[in-house]
Amino acid sequence: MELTVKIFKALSDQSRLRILKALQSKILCVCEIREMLSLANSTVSEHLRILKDAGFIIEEKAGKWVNYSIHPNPDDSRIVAILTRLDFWIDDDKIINKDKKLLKMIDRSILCCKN
Amino acid sequence: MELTVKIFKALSDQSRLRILKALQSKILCVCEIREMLSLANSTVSEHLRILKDAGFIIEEKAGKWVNYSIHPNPDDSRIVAILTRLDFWIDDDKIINKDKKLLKMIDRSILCCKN
DNA sequence: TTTATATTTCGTTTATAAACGAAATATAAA
DNA sequence: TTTATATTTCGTTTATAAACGAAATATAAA
Repeated sequence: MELTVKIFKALSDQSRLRILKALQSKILCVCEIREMLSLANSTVSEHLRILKDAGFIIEEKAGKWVNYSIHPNPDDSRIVAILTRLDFWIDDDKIINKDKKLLKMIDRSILCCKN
Repeated sequence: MELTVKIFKALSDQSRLRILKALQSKILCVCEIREMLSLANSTVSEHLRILKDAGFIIEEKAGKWVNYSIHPNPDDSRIVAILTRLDFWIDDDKIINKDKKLLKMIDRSILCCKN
């Protein structure tokens, strides 16, 4: 029951739904997600932690970046059910479409890194 | 997107999940649900309002009682998906089983009404 | 019409979640 | 080893949700 509540709580925030939909298209680092959501870094980090703790996403260190992506093989069958039909559960509204356009434009190496 | 958040928010509280599971077995009035949850009447009323507003349940006046039940024909396909597979989405843990036992024992005409 | 009971609404308190900036941490590059 | 950048952690403030009791509302019974 606790896990069930945790799963639904993770989904009951607009920013976190936007993150899931964004990760559906591609792997993203924190600064790309921050750019998309226009939130403080620490807030984005917290949202990612909640999605990770619930079992929706995974993180991978990649140099000084941390890449986040949809969990390829979630433990919980309800999470599998949601992630495999993400377009059914979270529809593409104005905000989601705007996010998708933005993500196509931004370049991580320009946005985050000055090398 | 707002509706999506609303649907998941409705599901992200233990008391409300218990109500849904209880209504799966039978129609209940507010005082029966209050007895099950051991919460104040006004709190139960609020939980029921949230579930109703999201589209999960309906209410029907029946004399001085108000009967609540699972929505027989929900507008949103995601709510249909959850309600038709409620045992998949919300598993029967200790609390749920205890609720089920309690609900079999209590009698509305003794519990609520002194006629 | 009056009374009793079930429920909701309202105002308020308490608990939880979202958001932030500053400091800490980790890693790559210099 | 030092410096720069990306990210997380921590402490704190702000916003939202949960919970309550008292009062209001609705209906059946007297």
